[in-house]
Amino acid sequence: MVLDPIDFIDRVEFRDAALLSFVTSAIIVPAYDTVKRETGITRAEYLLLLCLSHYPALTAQDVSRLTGRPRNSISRAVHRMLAVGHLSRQQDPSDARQAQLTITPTGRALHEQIAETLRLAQEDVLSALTAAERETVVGLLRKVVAGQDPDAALDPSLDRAL
Amino acid sequence: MVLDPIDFIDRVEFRDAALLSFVTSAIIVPAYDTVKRETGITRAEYLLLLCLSHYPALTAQDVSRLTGRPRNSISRAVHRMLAVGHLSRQQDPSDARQAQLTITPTGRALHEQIAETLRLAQEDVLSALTAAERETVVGLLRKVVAGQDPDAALDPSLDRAL
DNA sequence: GCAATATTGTTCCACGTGGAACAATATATG
DNA sequence: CATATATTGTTCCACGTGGAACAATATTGC
Repeated sequence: MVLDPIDFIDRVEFRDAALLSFVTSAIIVPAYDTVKRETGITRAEYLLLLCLSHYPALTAQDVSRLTGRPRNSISRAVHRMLAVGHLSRQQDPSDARQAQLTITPTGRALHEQIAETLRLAQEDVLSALTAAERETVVGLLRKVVAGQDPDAALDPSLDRAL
Repeated sequence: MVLDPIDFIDRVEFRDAALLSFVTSAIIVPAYDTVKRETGITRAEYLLLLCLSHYPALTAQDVSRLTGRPRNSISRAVHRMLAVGHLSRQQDPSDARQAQLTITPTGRALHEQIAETLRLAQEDVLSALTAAERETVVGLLRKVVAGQDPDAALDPSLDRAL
């Protein structure tokens, strides 16, 4: 009996989603495992660094909305990253509830290392396509993203896989 | 300041992976949340039913290899699904270590319900594409899958997202 | 200005997960 | 035939996760 996951995907009732999922996982899962092994960083922590390295300052709530992760996960990540000096926090004088978070140089360096791991994994998997083919896929994926219900689009966000 | 997850994806260092991940999550995450809420079924349990509804009989080890999930997760899922009568188990007379697992009619019905939820979510998200565009994407994704290192291909398998 | 409501960040808890060690059985090696 | 090694399935445990309730602060409506 054949027991090949790839053959199996072809028989699944929602084959297109399974294909998308397979390719995504082929990039993300090994890369993330590498990151976790090499740096001990958690998914939530890495999403936090990712966000902060692309914005000058954010509140924990901002990061939660941007990543689609619950606030308590972000809260934990903030405390751990603060403890190891990868980010700094300063109270917002105009609103005592919230604090502005900023990434430090060591945090940025860590983010760059992680991003490089992800980028390499991406190139490794997508190298099966020509440049033109890859552009086609990206263009169509963009179209899918643009076609989502704006309200719903905020929900999946960067959740889970990224 | 703009705080749109979709804009953010465009600025990420590994944008193509982020796009893939976003689209995959847009299908999988809400659908899976629905399944969990409506049926109380776990991801591992659902993967188990999925496998067993496509093969006449499998061992727990087979399911583990097919889904990429560790054996203990499958073991738990088997016990729960046995308890609720969604599958049956019979010892293999030629090998006392393993047992053949078979899905029952109620298990199959549950699988069909779950598959329908996934299929609807897939159509909902991918309806942004024309039939021709969708075929293009599927063809290119297939090419990516085919281009993977056969050894590595077994590893990501259906892990995490599906 | 005051009460009702919303928002931010935190703590608590229950759950699913996967690594590691394990017992039972099968296979390989001499 | 005997011993070493591999495989199957299970139990145990430590970890990351996210929902819910919460205190502190801000905003809204009257």
